[in-house]
Amino acid sequence: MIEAVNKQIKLFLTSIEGSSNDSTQAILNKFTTSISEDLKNGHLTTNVCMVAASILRLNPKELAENLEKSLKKLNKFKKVEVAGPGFVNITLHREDFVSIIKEIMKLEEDFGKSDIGNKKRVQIEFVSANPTGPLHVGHGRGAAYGDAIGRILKSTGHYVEKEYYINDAGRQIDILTASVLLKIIQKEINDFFPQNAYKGTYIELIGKDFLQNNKIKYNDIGILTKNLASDPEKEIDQIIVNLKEMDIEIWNLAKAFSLKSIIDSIKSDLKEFNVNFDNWFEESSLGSLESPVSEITKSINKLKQDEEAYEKDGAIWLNTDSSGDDKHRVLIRDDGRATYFASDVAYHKNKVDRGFDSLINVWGADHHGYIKRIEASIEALGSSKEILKVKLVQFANLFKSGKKVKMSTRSGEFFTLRDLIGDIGTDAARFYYLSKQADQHLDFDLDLAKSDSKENIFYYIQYAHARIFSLEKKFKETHSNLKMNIDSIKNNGYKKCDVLIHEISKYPNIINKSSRTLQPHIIIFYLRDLSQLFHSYYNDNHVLSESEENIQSIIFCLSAVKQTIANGLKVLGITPMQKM
RNA sequence: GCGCCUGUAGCUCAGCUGGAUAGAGCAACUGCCUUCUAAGCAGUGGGUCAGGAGUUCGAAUCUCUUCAGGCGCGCCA
Repeated sequence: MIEAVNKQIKLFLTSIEGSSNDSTQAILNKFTTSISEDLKNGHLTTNVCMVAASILRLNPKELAENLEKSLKKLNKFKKVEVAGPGFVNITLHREDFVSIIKEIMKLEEDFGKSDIGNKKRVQIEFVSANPTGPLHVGHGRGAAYGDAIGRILKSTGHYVEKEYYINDAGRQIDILTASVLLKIIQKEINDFFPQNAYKGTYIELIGKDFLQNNKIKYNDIGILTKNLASDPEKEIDQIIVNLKEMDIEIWNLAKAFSLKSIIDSIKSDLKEFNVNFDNWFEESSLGSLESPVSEITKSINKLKQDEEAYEKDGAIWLNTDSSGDDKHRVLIRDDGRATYFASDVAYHKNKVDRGFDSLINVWGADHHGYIKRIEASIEALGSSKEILKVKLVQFANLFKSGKKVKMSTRSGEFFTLRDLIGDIGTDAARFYYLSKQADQHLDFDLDLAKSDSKENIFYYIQYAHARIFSLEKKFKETHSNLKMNIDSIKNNGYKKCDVLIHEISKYPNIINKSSRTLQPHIIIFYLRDLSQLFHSYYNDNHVLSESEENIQSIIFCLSAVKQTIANGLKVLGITPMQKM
C-alpha cells in the first residue's frame, strides 16, 4: 500500500507548478511515507508536503490539500485527510489493514527480512581482544553489538562475514609466555614476579596444564634475575631475553601452549555467548619484516614506492594528511621493529583486497584517536576511506547491590564475560548490552537483570512471548473442534486488536532502520512497546471466552504478535522463551 | 591546549537525516487476582529538553557560544 501511495506522490510532485527535476529528486530523497506512529493519525502518513514546501518555498497545507484530492481519486483508501502542519493521513480499508496478519502467518520467521542490502558484501571485525587473558565484560559489549549488527545486516539482504583479529604476534605474547614460565618457577626464584607481567589465576592454571606434558629444568636459574633494570618496561624485556637464552625450546613450547590455551578459552566463551565468527585472522599470518614477501613488508614497500611513507630520524613514517590526523605515524621504529600500527595497515589492506564493499570495525571508544591513521593508510594504499566504518563501543559499568563492580587490574582479577554469563545467562546479558546505543556509557545493573519486576524489560518482553505461547496451547485444548484456516477468518473478527495489528505492521521498517543506522537498540525499544500493548490487551480481554466467530481471528493476530517478538529477539541473537 | 562523545522527569533511559500535545520504566500515591502465567494491567502527580544566541512557517533535533562530565592525544598494544 505504501508503494501505491508513493507512486501517486511521484505523479503529484511532477505536477506541481515551478518544480524541476532537481527539486523533485531532492524531495523524493527526503520524504517518508510510513505506518503512522499512532492510530489516531490513520494507518499511513506522509510528510511529503512539508518536505516539498520547504524545498519549493510553498505553503505546506495547500500542497497537502491538493495531494489529498489526488489520492482520493485513486479510490483505494477508506479515508484521506490533511492534519497538523501538513501531514497527509490515510486510513486503509479493513481488508488492507488486516492483511498483515496473513502475511506474517505466511512468512513466519522471514517476516521483517528484506533485500535492501542488495547483497552488498560487508565484513565486520569485532572483539579482537588480545589473547593475553580471558574476555572481560567490556569485550562482552563489543561481542554482543558486533554479532547483533551482523545478524541484522544479514536479515536485510547483506552478505556478512564476521571476523576476529588475533594479535598473536609481538611483545605482549612474549610477556604472556614469560608470565606463565615465571609462575611455574616462582618458588625457585624467591617469589620474584615482575610488575609488568600478567597476573591472575589463569596464568597459574596455564602453567599447571603446561607441566602435564612438559618438564622445565633451568641450569643456572640465578642468571634470570641478575642485574635487572628498575624500569618495569625494561625489566620485563630483559627477563624475556633471559628466558629465551636459558632454554629456547621450552620458551617456544610454552609460548605456543599459552597462546593456544587462551585462544581456546576465548573461543569457548564466545560460543557460549552465542557469538560465532566466520574467520579467525591471525596477525602472525601477515608475516614479518624479515621476509621480503610477507604482507607486512609488501604493504610498507608499496607505501614507500608511492611516497606515502618516508624515512626520518631513522624510522619509517606514514603520511596521514589525507585523513586530517594530527601527525604522521611511525610504521617501523628506529631499531627496525615494526609497530602495531604497521600490522594494522597490512591487515586493513588485506581486508580491502578481499573485495568487500564495506568494512565495519567495532572498537572500544578509547581507540577513537586511532581511526584517522587507519583511514589515512587505506587512502595511501589506493582505496577510499569511505569503505571503512568504525563503530565505537563505550565502556560498560557493572553494578551489583547498587555498587559499581570494580575492575581491578592490579591483582589481575576481574569480572569476566564468563562470570557475567554464569550470573545472569547469555540471553539476558546480550539483551542488556544491546539495550542502549553502543557509543554511550552503559550502566549494567546485575540485580535488575535478575529481578522479576516490570523494570526488567528482558523478562517483560519474554513474558509477552511466553503468555501467547501458553494461550495458543490452551486454545488448542479448549477449541479442538475448530479448524484453523487463515483464509477463512473474518476481517472484522479482530476484536479490539487494531492497536496490535498496527504495531506489528511497523516491524519491517524498524528492522530496516536498525540496519541502516547499525543500531540494535531500537529493536529492543520497539519490542518493549509491542509487549506493553499486548500485556494491556491480555488484561482487558479474556481471549479464550471469545465467541467462536471471533476467536480464530484473535488467535491469529496474537500468533502474529508472538512471531514478531520472536523474530525481533532472534535477530538480536536472543532465544525467545516459551514458558517462564 | 587540541580532538571525539555526553548533558531530556527525583533515578535509568527513548526521541536527534527539523514536523502533530516532549515519551517509557522505576520511585511516590490510588485501584485491579473465585476465569487464559499479577514476572501483569489501569490511573494520578512530576519537564526553563544544561544556560544563552542564531537559522526556520516550525528546533530536544541544525549552527555558534558558555558551563558541566567522560574518553583520547607514544617510535605502547
